[in-house]
Amino acid sequence: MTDPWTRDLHWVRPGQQDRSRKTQVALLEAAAELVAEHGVERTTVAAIAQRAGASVGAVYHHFRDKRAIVYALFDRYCEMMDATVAEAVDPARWSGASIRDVLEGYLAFVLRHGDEASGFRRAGHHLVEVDQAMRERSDRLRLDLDEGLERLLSDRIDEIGHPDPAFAIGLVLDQFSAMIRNRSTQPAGPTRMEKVPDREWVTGMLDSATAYLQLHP
Amino acid sequence: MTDPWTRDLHWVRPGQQDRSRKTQVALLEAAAELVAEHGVERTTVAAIAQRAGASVGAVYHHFRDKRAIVYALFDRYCEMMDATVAEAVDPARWSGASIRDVLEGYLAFVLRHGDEASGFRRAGHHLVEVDQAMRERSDRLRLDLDEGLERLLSDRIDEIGHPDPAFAIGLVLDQFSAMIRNRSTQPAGPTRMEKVPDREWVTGMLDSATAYLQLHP
DNA sequence: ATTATCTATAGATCTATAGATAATGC
DNA sequence: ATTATCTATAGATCTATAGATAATGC
Repeated sequence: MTDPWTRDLHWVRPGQQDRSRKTQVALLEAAAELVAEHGVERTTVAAIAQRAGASVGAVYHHFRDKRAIVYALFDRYCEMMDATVAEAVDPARWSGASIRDVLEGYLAFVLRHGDEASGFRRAGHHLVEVDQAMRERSDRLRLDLDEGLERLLSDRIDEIGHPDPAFAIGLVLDQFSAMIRNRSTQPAGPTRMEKVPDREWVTGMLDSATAYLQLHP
Repeated sequence: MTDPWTRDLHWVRPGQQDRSRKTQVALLEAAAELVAEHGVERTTVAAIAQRAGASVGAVYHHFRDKRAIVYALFDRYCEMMDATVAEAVDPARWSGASIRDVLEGYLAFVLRHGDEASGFRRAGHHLVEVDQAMRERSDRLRLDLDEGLERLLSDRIDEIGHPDPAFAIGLVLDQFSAMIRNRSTQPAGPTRMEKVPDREWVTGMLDSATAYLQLHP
């Protein structure tokens, strides 16, 4: 029987005892917290073990190496988000809604999920620079959300008065992603809107999109 | 005579020979390149020395420690940007210009300086998380640009039809910063606009601002 | 009997220094 | 005579492993 470690470098040992599964969960949880706080490179294997109440040896029983831990974290994050995103952009969910409704729902969605995702994103950011497959998966996740959203808007193209609706939709969606990124997950520094409450910020964003797209009511 | 190293931990030894100054410039140049490529933590002192054609010992003759090198890089970047920003938002430069002109100039400015700054920004990003003083300096640089811009727009408030001009200006400037960040310095992933040429992207941004601010021509 | 964990440590990597050697400019 | 540089290495830190010990469930 081939050693599973040699088959897949990202392998995570499937536990065969309850004890094992509990330890693995604790290790991943500890790793997620530490990586969110300090980033991948400044998180040591010893620190992960300690926070999980385990030993360094236990870590290497469960994961091939340090990188495999981060892969596992990223995987977990992607799977969670895949499901959430698919549900959020389901057309059935939005029947009868206007473009403004859809955009408002989008903002509410990301403001809700942004905080819990920021730690994973930070882990992902490191990973994604190194590993091609991870970058592709990260991009795909983002694209799924964006394409779903684009489809919802394109289905409502007759609300749009802008002469080039496809271009205008693209610009607005990029504006939304960029603004969301700055507000919740990865702020780049102080912004003028940071003291404005969510409600007014959302209204401003929607007004801006409404004006540029020239939505008729 | 007090040892300068103990007075200021960020100290950079002032060279007294031509040879020394040349080495220091080469070291900083090498450090800037390596940090831009790999980030601070993955850049080793040995690699900096090698790329500069010097030895590890030479590095420590010029800088107290590794951190001091990064401080020096960041300092150099901030000083360069301070001067450039001050010139760019000088009201005299923009007399007779409309809001749309000012915003267009802003976009041209950052698109031009964004690329060369991205390496420093990356170095700064690491630093800024660790060091309070550096964070403040980084924030101040950004604020200087933003406040200068805000002043230019506020001076032209009569062009704005939006019922709350101050709020609208804030939102538009945040949108611009966020979009610029995604386009040039720190993209977060694929965007819809990335294949659109600069000219059309600029037009889109200006149209969006014009519509939201309700600028009268 | 098998699976999981722990302790102790080898090996790799990197920062920083000590001491010897070379270049500079008065 | 002073300043700058180099070589070699001590010391710190971290990853990963080896071998001993403990827990699990048939």
